Amino acid sequence: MVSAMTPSGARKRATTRQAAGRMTREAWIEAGIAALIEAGIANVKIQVMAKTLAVSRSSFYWFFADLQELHRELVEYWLRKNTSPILERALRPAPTVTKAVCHIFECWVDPSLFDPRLDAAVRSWGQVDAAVRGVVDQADDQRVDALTRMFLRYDYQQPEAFIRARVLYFTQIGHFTLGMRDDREIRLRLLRPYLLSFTGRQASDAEVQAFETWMRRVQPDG
Amino acid sequence: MVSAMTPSGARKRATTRQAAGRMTREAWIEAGIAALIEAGIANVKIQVMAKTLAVSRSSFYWFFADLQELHRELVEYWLRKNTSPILERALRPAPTVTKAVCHIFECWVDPSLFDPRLDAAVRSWGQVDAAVRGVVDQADDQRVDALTRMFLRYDYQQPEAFIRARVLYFTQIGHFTLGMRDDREIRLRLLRPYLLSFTGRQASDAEVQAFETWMRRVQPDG
DNA sequence: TATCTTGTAGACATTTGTGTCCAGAGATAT
DNA sequence: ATATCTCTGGACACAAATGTCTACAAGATA
Repeated sequence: MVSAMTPSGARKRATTRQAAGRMTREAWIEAGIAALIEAGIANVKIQVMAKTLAVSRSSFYWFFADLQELHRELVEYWLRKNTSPILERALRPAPTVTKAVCHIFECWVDPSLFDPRLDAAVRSWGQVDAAVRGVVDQADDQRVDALTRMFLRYDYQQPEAFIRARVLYFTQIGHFTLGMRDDREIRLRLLRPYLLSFTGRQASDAEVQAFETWMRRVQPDG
Repeated sequence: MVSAMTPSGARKRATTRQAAGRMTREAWIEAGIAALIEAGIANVKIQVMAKTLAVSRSSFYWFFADLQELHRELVEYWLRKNTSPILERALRPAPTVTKAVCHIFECWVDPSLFDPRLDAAVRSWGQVDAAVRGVVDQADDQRVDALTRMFLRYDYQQPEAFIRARVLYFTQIGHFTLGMRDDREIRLRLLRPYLLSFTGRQASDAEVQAFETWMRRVQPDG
């Protein structure tokens, strides 16, 4: 599933471990996140994580009562990491809608603000597990709600603001679910028409320029 | 996972079986689809399907060499069922874009044309299995391509047509991935703003009326 | 140094799932 | 009626995963 590392290489990995190379609860959570992203919740298995971490399974049970306890941590992690940046940017003041939408776009471009693969993995999990599903739904409501309020600040009336929020948000979720990976240049070329579709208004050259500059700084490579 | 049926109830189920109550390849495929939708590919298991079908595991191996062979059939089924209705409707002639988009909407409303839960389940599978991922990507390209050509027939220029196709399609995928289940009345109320968002143009009253009538016929209950 | 805390390894029991083999039941054809 | 073709059940062997228990190693602390 992962790579074929030498044992020495495995020991050198940049995980969260204590001085003496012993495990921590956090290291197991990191391994869980990695497995969740790459292979789905059904393949987050103590046995295989133990193998890739080069440690015995028993270690796991020192930190967690059982798999479920790790699962709970994974959901927690996702909530902390992926929802707040969107809410924060939806509130940020801007002179025009197009500029405001650009602020939201930052989340989809900067991986440190939002991890699309993690989001997709948790969503898949939610399709199969009712409890997770509940948490995901709640987060989605929060996000769409924040975006609706954003549109309302720019002279859209109630139903249109809500629909535009949804279209903006769902498009992005669709994007990730479909695993789209356009490179930077394509995304920049598509910026204007996306802004037009989402807001129904033309973005100014200055706004487009500003976003382009920001994007080239955050993502220097293609 | 599924229901707690009596054995007699299980035998009476409306599955594809032969006269003497023996199994068929199709009955196993149906069971596989059901399991895929409800529990994800990782839980499409011969043992559990055998139990819910009230038949021995050995029966499975008469029809299939192994699990993989069933998996291939599941992907086939999905391709046959879910992609063609969209392509067909994208080609259908219409006097205006808004009307044309209404044709596409039919797929999202009529479950016999498109099964959103199946689509979502196959997508989740694709996140974990590279081969499936390839098939899904190809189908997505076909769908977006057909929609792009649709927009091009209504005076949109190349980049805008492509983006509008994407936004329309991704919004729907997002919708399903998020498991949205608005009822009929809400969807009708949202029809106009959706059409405006997707096309940038106002739909005529006649078009909206026509769609409403069609929807009330296809989906008489809420 | 002796002891306590923290964590690891390995053995064990159990469950769940896969795939193979073969005897034979039941329908169908001759 | 009997022979043949389809399909099923049950036994077997095996693999992968979970969770428990116990001895013990290695650092921190008294």
